[in-house]
Amino acid sequence: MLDLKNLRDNFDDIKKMLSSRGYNIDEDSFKSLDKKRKVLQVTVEDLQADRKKLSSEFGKLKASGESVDELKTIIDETNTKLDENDKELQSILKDLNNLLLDIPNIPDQSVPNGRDENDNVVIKKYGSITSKNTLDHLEITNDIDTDIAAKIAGSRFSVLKGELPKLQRALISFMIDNAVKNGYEEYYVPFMANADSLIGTGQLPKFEEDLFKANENLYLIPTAEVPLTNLFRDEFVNENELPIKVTSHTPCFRSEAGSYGKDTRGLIRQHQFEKIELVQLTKPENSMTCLDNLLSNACQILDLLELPYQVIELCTGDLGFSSAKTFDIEVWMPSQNKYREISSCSNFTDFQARRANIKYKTKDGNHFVHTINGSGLAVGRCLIALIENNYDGSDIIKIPSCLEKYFGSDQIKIN
RNA sequence: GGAGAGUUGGCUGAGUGGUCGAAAGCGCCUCCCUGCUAAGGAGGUAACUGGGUAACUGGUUCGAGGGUUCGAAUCCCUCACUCUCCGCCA
Repeated sequence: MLDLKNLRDNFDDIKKMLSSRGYNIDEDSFKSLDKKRKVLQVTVEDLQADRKKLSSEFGKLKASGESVDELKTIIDETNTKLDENDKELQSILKDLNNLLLDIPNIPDQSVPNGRDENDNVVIKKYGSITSKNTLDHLEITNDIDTDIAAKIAGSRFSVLKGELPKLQRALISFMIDNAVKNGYEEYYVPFMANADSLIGTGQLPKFEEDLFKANENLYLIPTAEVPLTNLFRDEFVNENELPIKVTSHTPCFRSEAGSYGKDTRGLIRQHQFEKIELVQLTKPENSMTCLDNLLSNACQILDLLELPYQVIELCTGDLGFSSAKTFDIEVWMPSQNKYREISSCSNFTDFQARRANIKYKTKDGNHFVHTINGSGLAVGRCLIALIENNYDGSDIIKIPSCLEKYFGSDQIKIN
């Protein structure tokens, strides 16, 4: 959520910055709503002040035993006027708030200008592509079974068998341990979240169709970003504890509405997948440095797994709703002969903190923290990258040395 | 599922329908004392938001939403959540 005051004061600048990411703010409706708001609010507050004074006079008169009839008439009139104006004000405030909840974050100055994903900028490529494999993960192993998962649940689910469940656990443990080494505190969190939490991190109200709804007020989490960030919702955090770094492994649930026909094969796009999430709360002045730090924490996983990848910076037009700046990490997928997203690391500046009301106190007042998060990493995609990049072409998948102590072997032999 | 208790500032916790945004304590800030630290003393310290160039000055908020009333933290109703006990259960 943007700062309303800031939007009012710097409307033209903000409008311009938002249009760089493809969002056109409705200038007429915003300005006319805010104008009405101002008039009504002043009226209502004046009437409230009147009522306060009159009521206390009423009390005094009554206490001294004098007649209150005349005063009561005046009060009744005031109250009637107040009711009328207040109703109108409330409805305008609601509209204004809905309009505000709908506006995406302002891109950081440093974000390259662009229209869509084609204008994203490759920052750096890491590792060398050595795999000559062209088979995809379903062709390499039979232990990823999407047919049987379809029987249990439907499309976009999978069952892992053989050595793969263990390999997935190994990846999870390895990633969490690595995050902890990098100073993140591990949490176990609910896999469902209420509407307030999802509004806090920006999934609601705009993107409800992307979520699985469990009941009236509970949704399955699409990422651990939701519970981890909402640990701090409506809290003041200690200034001297910043940056706060937290992590969690959770399954993630996404309805993938709107992606029909896209990535239908294999593990690449599932309704349910495992992910390790990294979240930082920082002071505003440090948030870009912290984003770099978080990005390097995520990259380190792929370095250690010895998988080739590239880091790209999203252009203004491809930024997510809540993000001011985003780097995607893309891992090499031999079967697709291209890089695919495996992590998205973003600085949300105060956008989420404002929605979730996460602040810290200093001598000169209260400030919203900045929030930064990213995957460290998406486990399902990591699993298939590992399988496809490390397949020797006949019957062996090599396990990188960093996983050996978790997996207990340096290879998987395919039956 | 049954029975009961509760939800008040950064935290703990008082609170009589008007003088309550709210006692007290903790914490925090400023100052005094002190060679330093600790202790002690004085004062200050809720959030959100409007108007105003400013000085300043309004309003809202005691879990949420309704209601009663001239006036609600306080009375009534509904809901959410938390806790305790009993039952059931991984």
